Amino acid sequence: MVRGPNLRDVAQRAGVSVMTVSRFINQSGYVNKETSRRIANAIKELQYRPNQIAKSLQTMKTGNIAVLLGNVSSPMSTLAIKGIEHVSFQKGYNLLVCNTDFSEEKEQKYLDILMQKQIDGMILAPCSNRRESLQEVLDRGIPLLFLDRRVQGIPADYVGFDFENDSFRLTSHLIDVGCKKIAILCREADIVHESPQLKGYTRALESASIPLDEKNVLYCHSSSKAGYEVMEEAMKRCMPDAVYATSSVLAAGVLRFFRDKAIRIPEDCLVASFDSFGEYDDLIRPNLTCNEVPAFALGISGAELLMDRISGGTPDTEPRHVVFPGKLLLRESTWRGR
Amino acid sequence: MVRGPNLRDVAQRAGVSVMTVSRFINQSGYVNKETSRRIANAIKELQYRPNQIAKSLQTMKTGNIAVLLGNVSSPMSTLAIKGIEHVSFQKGYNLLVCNTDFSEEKEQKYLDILMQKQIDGMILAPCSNRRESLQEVLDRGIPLLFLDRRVQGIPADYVGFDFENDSFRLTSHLIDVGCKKIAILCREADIVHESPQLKGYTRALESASIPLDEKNVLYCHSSSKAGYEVMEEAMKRCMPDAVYATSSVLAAGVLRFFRDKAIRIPEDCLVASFDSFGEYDDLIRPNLTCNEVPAFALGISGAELLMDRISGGTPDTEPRHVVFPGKLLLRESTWRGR
DNA sequence: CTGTTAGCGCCTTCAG
DNA sequence: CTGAAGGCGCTAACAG
Repeated sequence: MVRGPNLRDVAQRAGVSVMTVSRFINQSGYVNKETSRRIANAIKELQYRPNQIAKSLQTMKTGNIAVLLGNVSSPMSTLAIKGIEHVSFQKGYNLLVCNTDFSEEKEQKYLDILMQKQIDGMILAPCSNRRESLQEVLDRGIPLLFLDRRVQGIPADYVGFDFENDSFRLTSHLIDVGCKKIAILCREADIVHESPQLKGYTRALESASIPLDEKNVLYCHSSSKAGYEVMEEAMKRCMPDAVYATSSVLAAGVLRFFRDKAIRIPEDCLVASFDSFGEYDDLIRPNLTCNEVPAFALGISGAELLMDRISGGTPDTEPRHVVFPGKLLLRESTWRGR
Repeated sequence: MVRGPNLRDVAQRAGVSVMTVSRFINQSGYVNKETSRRIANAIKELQYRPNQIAKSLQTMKTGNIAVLLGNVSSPMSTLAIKGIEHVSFQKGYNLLVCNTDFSEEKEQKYLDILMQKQIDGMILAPCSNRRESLQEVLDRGIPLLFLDRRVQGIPADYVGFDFENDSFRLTSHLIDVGCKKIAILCREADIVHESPQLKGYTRALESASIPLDEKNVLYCHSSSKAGYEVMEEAMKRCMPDAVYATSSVLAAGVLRFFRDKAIRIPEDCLVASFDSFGEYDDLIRPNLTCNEVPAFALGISGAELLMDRISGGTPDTEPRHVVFPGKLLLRESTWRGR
């Protein structure tokens, strides 16, 4: 709103030219000791602050990076964001946090706006397969990093969990303890990415020669409420041995539904979740068998990869993929022992 | 990085002047139907996108608002952020999310950077009492809204919970069920704000003619780990009847400590938390007696107040304060019945 | 309805 | 070591 002092004001006050002040501030080029002192004074007296907007117009760098996630308040997202923020702040970047709601439309809208705002880098958990907008990001030379999911055909760095293998392991565990009818609860949003968790699940069934029953593959919007409702619907038809939720948000819905219907875990039905509930996971009952995945580390690592690209540390090399395997936690929700 | 087409390119291609294109895009002023068509074509062919930076330099508006919180991954923060994002997106604003770590230094650093970046508004949960930087925010005409906490002497809007009253009610409940030695666990960060929760606690003790024992007032950094450690330390001295954590983050530490030491809740000691664990609160065991506070609504409301200020809806009126009372949930962690 | 002029605040380039 | 000129992409304020 209000105009602050600018370089010219400082220059006048210090009795030098604008350029000298600019050099002083950015430490580019030599400035006489005495002149420096006068400039420093003028800056302090006027409470001068450089105008980052004007600087950005010139340099084409904003010092902002964007993070687009499906649900910024999910247990995993919040930890990832915190990791990303940690690295960004340290490197002098600010974070534009965007919640796509797993909506392709909202994602596109955000991409559009962000292109206009000239971000220096982007971390994206895509919820669509459209390549156009992303290609434009790359064309503009904006470093892009996929987190959690990726879009085929877009050469960009990637950090994620070991979805398929961890899912295979988890499903195998359910099979090992005697389950035959294992319902898997997937996000609709993952359909476009051919859910790697579903692949791991399928592979595990195959390994155990259990035929895949399409009726056990459930899809719903990524919310606890939707998980609840789709379980309600599915349970009307038949009761599975076990329910495997591909995310803790969905697992919450399952737990609530079971609680409301007095379905006992694990006596009546086992429950497992692909990932944990994050920071408060250990306090939740029943304790879910799940993969403990390092979401904070994922954020850190992702941000570091991105920073590296931004600073031109590794220009034009092949996209790098970093996968964080989870740790399988076997807990009461799948204990068959009585 | 890469320069895209600009207004001049579009203008040339459409055979008109730069200003006409500008008018067309911003829908300011009249543009001939036929001319409009040609411009629209040119824009499409060139894949033109307005440069928000340049626009900002001119208009002094960036379309960005900043949110500074102590811990962006706390259950309450994530919900508030989601609410804020919801409103901001709708109104065409982007969100710069800043995690201050409850550090005055980091907060100051962020304020400094944000001043240079020219945000259109700021939502702040302050963790210091320094007025200088905030006065500068106001002086620059940047709408400021305090969330959760506020700084004395800075006239700005505020949204928060009903800390003192809800705290009074919660403490009174603990007294009602027979507790005499009630330990209260506060954030160090709240010292500068004269923790309203502590005030409510003190008032409740007074009402019941229970003398305040300084040894029952515990302070620690706002993290679950710190809560754990300070409990460990305090318990060495004496065992209270009840522990009242002023935030769920601290309550988590208490729960973990009690679990590790096999201290039973509520048989050996009652536990209560000022606020809930947010989205997954109902799944946590033991279920904590706490205030259910509407964090999402807080975010919505805060963002709306801010938007209103930004758009000049209510210029220069008195600061507005909106307080959201919580709903007291009496749960197993304070049931004395056997 | 359209164009011209003059910046927004800063940095790059080239002369001193 | 310092300064002057020019422009980044856009828009406000006037002219036509």
